[in-house]
Amino acid sequence: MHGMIRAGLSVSPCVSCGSLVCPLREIETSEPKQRFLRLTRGDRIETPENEACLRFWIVLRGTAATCTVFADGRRQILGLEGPGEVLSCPSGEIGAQSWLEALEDCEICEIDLSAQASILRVDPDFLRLSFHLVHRRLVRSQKHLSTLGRLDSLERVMLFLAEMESRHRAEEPGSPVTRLQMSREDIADYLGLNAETVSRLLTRARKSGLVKFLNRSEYVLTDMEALARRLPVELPDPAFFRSGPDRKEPPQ
Amino acid sequence: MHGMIRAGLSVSPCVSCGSLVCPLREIETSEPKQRFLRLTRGDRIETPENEACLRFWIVLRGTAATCTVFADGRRQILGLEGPGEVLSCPSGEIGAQSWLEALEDCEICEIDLSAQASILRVDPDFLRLSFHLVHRRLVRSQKHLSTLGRLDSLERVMLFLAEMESRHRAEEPGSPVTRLQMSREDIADYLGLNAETVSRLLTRARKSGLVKFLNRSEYVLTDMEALARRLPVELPDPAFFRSGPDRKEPPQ
DNA sequence: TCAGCATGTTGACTCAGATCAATTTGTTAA
DNA sequence: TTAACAAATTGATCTGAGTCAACATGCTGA
Repeated sequence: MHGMIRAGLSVSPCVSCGSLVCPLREIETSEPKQRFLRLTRGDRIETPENEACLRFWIVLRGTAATCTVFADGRRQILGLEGPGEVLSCPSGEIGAQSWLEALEDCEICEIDLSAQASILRVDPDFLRLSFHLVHRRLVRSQKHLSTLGRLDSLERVMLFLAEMESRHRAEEPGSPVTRLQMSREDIADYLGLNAETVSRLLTRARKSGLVKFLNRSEYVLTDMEALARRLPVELPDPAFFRSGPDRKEPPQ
Repeated sequence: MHGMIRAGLSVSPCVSCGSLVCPLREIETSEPKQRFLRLTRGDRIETPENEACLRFWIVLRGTAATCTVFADGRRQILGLEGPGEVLSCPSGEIGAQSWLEALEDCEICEIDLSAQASILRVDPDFLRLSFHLVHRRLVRSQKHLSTLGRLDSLERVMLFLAEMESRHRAEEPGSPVTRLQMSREDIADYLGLNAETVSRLLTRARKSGLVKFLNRSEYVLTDMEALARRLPVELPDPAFFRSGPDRKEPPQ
């Protein structure tokens, strides 16, 4: 119920898109039904339920999240969507019970391929790409699911910091400082905790010497080995967040 | 590390498979590389990491689960896989960190389509089916993720009972009694709780009159309205678990 | 520069769910 | 039929995370 979507036209094409996006771009050149959206914190992208559509959204800049709420208002962030992430409305990501929401100012490219539906229905490249995109999301969803099911709150927060650092390294391998462009409440809704707990645990992680905070939103992980030793899972690989094709080939 | 997979040959074809399975069956008739596995509680199906393969497993009878464990042994069940469920090894379901495990005696059909790889890579029907299968799993995974993130233990257990009842109704619309063919520990690992808590909450649900237990594993939900009123989410629709094609068409 | 507000931090307290231990129930095999 | 074992239940206790409230910090706009 926050804001409406504000669409702004951008001159430049998706410069920040990785190779994953290219196939989509190529496909829709025949009739470029593409627009650029500029969202500010709280803005949402929603689509009516069951609307059979062929729309894709690509995050170009900023951090967004796929969200759901329960009837009583409890919110859960299903996944964090950074630059390069491709979402499709029939992926279950964006629909009646879930939507894409900007956690900070975001730039998003919307591509509507409905006009090409009949061609795409039988285009193997497009179908393989679609499979690949949903598959990626399934793997991530399952990872996060086990995090919520079995890690305690400190572990969740430490893993989160490692994950964000890993994302950041994937995007800007140079700079050592990771910036958290989201509120404590957003972090809490992602990790299945509440904002006060997140705050307390960030303090705890800082005091134990694992993180150095430059200010409320910028940090450096000082001791990755120690962090890894405290977690029962492997730390996320930056390659996991890069938008290029995976090392593993999609199956077909 | 439980048991090994015991393969037994069955004479009958997949009689219990729904329409979802048919495309797969049709495809591999040219060279039927299919075998039937009989698993007993604890048996696993695992595949080596990164093995590019085109194998599918279809649950014919019994309840299985996709599982992961952390380094310290904590187990999380990612999803329950009942009759009609189709799993593919590159779906992230079955791989190095996760596997399929029988929670009770199961019958599973394994189909290897590697020989047809070159054809299937460009076959739109097959690709659409693959997309459809992974998409279904993504939607479920996200539902369960929000359950683990935001529902308290009583809500989780009640939703679980409703879910199992719904699955049961999808399979055998006649009989009113639902059977839980899995241990309290399995339920706990699915819901991110522990076995004692599950037991206590089942008792609580029974005492509050929402469930009637005939014995430890069979129950009837006596008051669906009351149950629905206590949960902040919609109760699962039996159609969701039927293995036939969804009402929503897959997007391509 | 400061007032006003949102966001974040910290403390005190509570309670849900985990842990550990003791029984009970049910199942399998002798 | 009973012995032996696994699974489930129940109880006592502890603790991690939520709640509520006070306070600090930082940002925005007058």
